[in-house]
Amino acid sequence: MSVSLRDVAKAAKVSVGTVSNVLNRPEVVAPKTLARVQGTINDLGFVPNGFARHLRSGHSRTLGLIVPDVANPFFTEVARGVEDAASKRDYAVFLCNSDESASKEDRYINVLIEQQVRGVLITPTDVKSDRIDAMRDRGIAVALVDREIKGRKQCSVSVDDVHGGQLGIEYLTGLGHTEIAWVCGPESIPQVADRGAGVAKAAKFAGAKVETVRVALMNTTHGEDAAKKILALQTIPTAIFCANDLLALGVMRTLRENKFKVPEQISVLGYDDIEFAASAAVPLSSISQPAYQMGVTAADLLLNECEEAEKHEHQQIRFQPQLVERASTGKR
Amino acid sequence: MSVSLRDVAKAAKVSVGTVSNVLNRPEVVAPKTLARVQGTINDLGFVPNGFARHLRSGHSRTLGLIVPDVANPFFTEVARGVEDAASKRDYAVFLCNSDESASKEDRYINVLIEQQVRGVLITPTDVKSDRIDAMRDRGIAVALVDREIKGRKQCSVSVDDVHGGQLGIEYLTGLGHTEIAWVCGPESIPQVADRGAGVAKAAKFAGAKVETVRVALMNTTHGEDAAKKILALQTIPTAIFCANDLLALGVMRTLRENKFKVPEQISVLGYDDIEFAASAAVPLSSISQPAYQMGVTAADLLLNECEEAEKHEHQQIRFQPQLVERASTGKR
DNA sequence: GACCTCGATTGAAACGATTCATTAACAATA
DNA sequence: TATTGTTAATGAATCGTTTCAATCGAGGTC
Repeated sequence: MSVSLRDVAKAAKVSVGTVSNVLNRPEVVAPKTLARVQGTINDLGFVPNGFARHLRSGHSRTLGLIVPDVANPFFTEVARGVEDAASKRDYAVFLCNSDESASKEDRYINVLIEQQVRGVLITPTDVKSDRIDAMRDRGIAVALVDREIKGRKQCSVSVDDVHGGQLGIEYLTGLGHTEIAWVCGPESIPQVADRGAGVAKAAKFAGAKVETVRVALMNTTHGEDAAKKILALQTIPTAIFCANDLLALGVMRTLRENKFKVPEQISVLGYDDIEFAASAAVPLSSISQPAYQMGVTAADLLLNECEEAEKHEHQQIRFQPQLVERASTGKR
Repeated sequence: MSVSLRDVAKAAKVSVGTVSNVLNRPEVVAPKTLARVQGTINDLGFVPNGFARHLRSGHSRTLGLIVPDVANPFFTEVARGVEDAASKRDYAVFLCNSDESASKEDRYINVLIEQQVRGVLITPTDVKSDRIDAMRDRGIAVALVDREIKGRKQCSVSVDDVHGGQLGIEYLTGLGHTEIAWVCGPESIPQVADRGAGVAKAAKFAGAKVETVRVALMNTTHGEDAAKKILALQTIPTAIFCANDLLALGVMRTLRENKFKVPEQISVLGYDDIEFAASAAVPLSSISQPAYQMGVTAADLLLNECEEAEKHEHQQIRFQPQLVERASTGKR
């Protein structure tokens, strides 16, 4: 059915070794032979079988990227960065969606090991790193995206989430807000925990009262739920800080439905600064992270490790978040 | 370095054949042996090498999905559908972003052939189907998403784009608009061509004048450019119909910046009905397509073909688009 | 005890590439 | 002519699985 290297060899009247050389080290084969074999390859429409190819050599030219939510534009932006950087070095990227579930993450890690990817970029759903160690033990390079794990056993590209949380609260308290709701996902998500820590720290310092509203998933639908909970509170806060923009968009949707004016009655602050934040009903103020840049950087670090493992030194690169002020926040 | 099946066999004191059976046909091995071998597998943390595994059997349990734009929520929604359906049948999905470029599409097709994927779901960038034929010749099942090609050589899941275009114009002319701008990407994109055909047909029927504004890429940034072009027109239209929501969001952004009121001065209608359409500055009216459902359906068709190739019959499933009315459109 | 059955296990061949030690062919040099 | 060197091509071994014909061994039957 499929044309094999042996078929090409037979048709071109050379040995299999020579065909292999044509493919991988064209400089060692005589120009005339080279041309002839290449001709045959084209004629037969031969594409090498990646399985067999990398079975022997032990590794492929593919990377895995595991993100917690493909529907979140922040991560597609990261993915674009990864893909562009990988493309440039002739690697292909397996994009996997863990949906914030450890079991799905596990499944994909297994698939990636099976596919013998050269390296994996991952935003792990939790801090336990056995699975990550398992990959490294198998000789798969691993780099963390948007997350750092103590111990410097791998490269990582992250954003200072604690600082991001602080930044948000400092900004809101600076506007005079003292009753603030913090809408976030489960504490087990490291980003949530860190941003929450920053929130708590800054709130304590400024003497503001923060009510935490926790939802299971950080998407718009759950943002709507969170807003309903907030509106049912004894004292309704004057500002809502959300752990990502999707939550914030959901929150704003519900506020609007309930005729609450943003920012006149309630200020809303997001996190991530996704592209849609700017076109929202009320353009969303947000904490911005360099998503694309993070993707590029992470892919480059990972590929450096893949291609020169011995002299590679793990790096922990940390970006700083930035406040982007738009219309959804205002003075108390 | 990596644990092989042979290592497991040695440790469990059985033959390699038995270990293989434990993995693939557990029913033929004695319960006691089964348990012992499974124990050893866990202890050693053995994961089968996908390359070697599928080298022999000839095919993998992976699918490829090639979309023209991962940053477009419409396609991530399709991707979620594909992934969920594939997961359920224990397949993993390689998500590839062709960026609307034929050469990138080509590259990914080659990668997917090399990786020996079982099947490919693709929204092809143009109608020429040699590349698709090439995959089929190699025994890779192919199904088209959001696109149909004459000839019924493969399954496809599409939406009636001509009808969608008509629907939009009928709605706008029904509101009294007679000067309409049609903002779209290059004619080479089949969706654009079809929707455009529907637009032209309906406009002719209703006696409306349609000005086509073409941009290179269908994202928000290019939507902003389109709006600038429109505002520079001799007579500014009273309605703008965009070939997707990203364009529409960009258009609305620029209109707002130039103090044009939507819908009072200009109505804006989008296409795709992405989630963010509802939270936009002015909630966007749009032509809705069942993205998630399309993904699920396409994956199911493809997997049916993979798993029972002989008795498989190609199906062309076509969904109907629907108008979703929100705040961005109004009477002339 | 000899003969069958049948389920469980074995071990070698095969998949399609890469790798590398070996050989072949030819040219240059002594 | 004999020797050495250089470059090109060969083909068998190898990677880690699956597959399948062959073998083993425990019961059951006569």
